Amino acid sequence: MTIESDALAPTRKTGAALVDDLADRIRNRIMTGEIPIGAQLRQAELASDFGVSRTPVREALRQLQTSGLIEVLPNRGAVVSVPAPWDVREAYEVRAELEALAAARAVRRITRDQIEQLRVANREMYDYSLARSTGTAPDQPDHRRGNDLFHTLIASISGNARLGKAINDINETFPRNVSAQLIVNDSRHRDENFQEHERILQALADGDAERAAAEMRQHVVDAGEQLARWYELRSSTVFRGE
Amino acid sequence: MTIESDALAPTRKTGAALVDDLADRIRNRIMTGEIPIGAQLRQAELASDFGVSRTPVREALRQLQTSGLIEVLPNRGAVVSVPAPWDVREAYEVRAELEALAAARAVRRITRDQIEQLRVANREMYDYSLARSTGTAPDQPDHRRGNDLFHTLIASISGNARLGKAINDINETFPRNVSAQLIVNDSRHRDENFQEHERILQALADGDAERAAAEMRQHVVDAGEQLARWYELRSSTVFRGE
DNA sequence: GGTCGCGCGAATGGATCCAATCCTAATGAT
DNA sequence: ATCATTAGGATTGGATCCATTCGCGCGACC
Repeated sequence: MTIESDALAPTRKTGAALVDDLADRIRNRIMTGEIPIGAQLRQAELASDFGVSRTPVREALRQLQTSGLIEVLPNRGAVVSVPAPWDVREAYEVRAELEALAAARAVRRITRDQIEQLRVANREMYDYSLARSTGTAPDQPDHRRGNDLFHTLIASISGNARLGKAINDINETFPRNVSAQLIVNDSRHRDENFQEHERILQALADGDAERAAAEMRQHVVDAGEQLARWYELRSSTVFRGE
Repeated sequence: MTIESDALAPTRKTGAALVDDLADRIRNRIMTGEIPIGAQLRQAELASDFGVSRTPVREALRQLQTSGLIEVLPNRGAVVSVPAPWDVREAYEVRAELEALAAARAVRRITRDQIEQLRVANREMYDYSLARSTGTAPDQPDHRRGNDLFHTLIASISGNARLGKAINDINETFPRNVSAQLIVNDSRHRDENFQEHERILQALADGDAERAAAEMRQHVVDAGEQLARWYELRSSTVFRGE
């Protein structure tokens, strides 16, 4: 009778696996905007949400703290970090260099199929963003990752795991829903994003490492500038609103 | 009577400050080789060493785990990671790109005084390594950091805090005493290291960002190759020894 | 009426507790 | 003698406990 239920409830995760899982889930909540920037994170609430005690939750929060996604104030709990515009610019300058390296390395390893795959993904993302902006498509969380996928794929094709990790470490600092909304809401950003991706793909297809790196670097710097501007705007309106 | 002792024993660190401090101390033990590669880390032992309970120690260990310096095996404790040669090469390729960026950026911000300071530091480090190798100087832990100081200073002069953090994240993955010993023990590495530093400084002094970046990139890749070779050699001798 | 102070509730954070797991070594069977 | 088995000790890891601290509101005093 209840024997099969063991398969559905496999041995509970413990140790590092559990803590990493908790950190992932909390990070996702922040990345999707479910927990907004500046919001408080209560240990007891998270613990009961995930059905564990506060101990592993605290360890997960520490991980998010060292990555910079949240800030832990002494005896006053954790809040989701509010990125400063200058920090966004600095971070994206570093990310630009890393992704440029990834693109340059990917030139020697990428296959025709992968390029085609990226082209399709890029166009699908564009169409979806367009549909979203005109309100003809619902918000599908899976598709919000389209933009990330493009960059993640190139990083993984580069064949350097450390490189992917370094890029990821930087990305995990900034909630993703903000960048995604920029593409949906602003037609110029959307078009630029699409075309910059196309240019990167063309350079990859041409086997031109130099150009692929340059295009990627420019693309990431541009995206960072847009993001920094958004945070600038946000801070000024928030202060006015109070 | 015992009132003054309060000043000597100020309010005990708590929270993030305590955990970060513990992580620093454990990391130092590994970096200096006091805890060698592959050794086990016992929570109870560390806790009693530092006069705290196992709870904050575990949080510190998790931080070191996410940085990759240690590996935590389920229910079997933590061991200091043994870097794989290919991982060293990958990591140093990324580090090379980041430090190249730092050098390029530093060109526009570095002062004559800072260049002179780096020149002196570089020469002092060379003299010290030479004296160490001939046995005429004792092992002074403070001076072992000379090499790091060179790179850390340039990263900080670059003015991009994120960049410094990214470089640091990679460096914290590999015990430092190994790299230091390479310079002390092998005269060719020592000379190359000194001269590559000189070339970087010359490019900085000339205000040539392009060349500074190229020299730095080459220097870091070279150092990574030496380190990777050392780990290759080590793994083969260790297996033979068993 | 405003401000300072006291106290209570809530939340954090280190210490402790206990179940589960792993390692080791001693015992027993082949 | 070798190998499988199994108790016992040691260690990890989540849950719980309790001291400390923060925040907020009520009340007293100026």
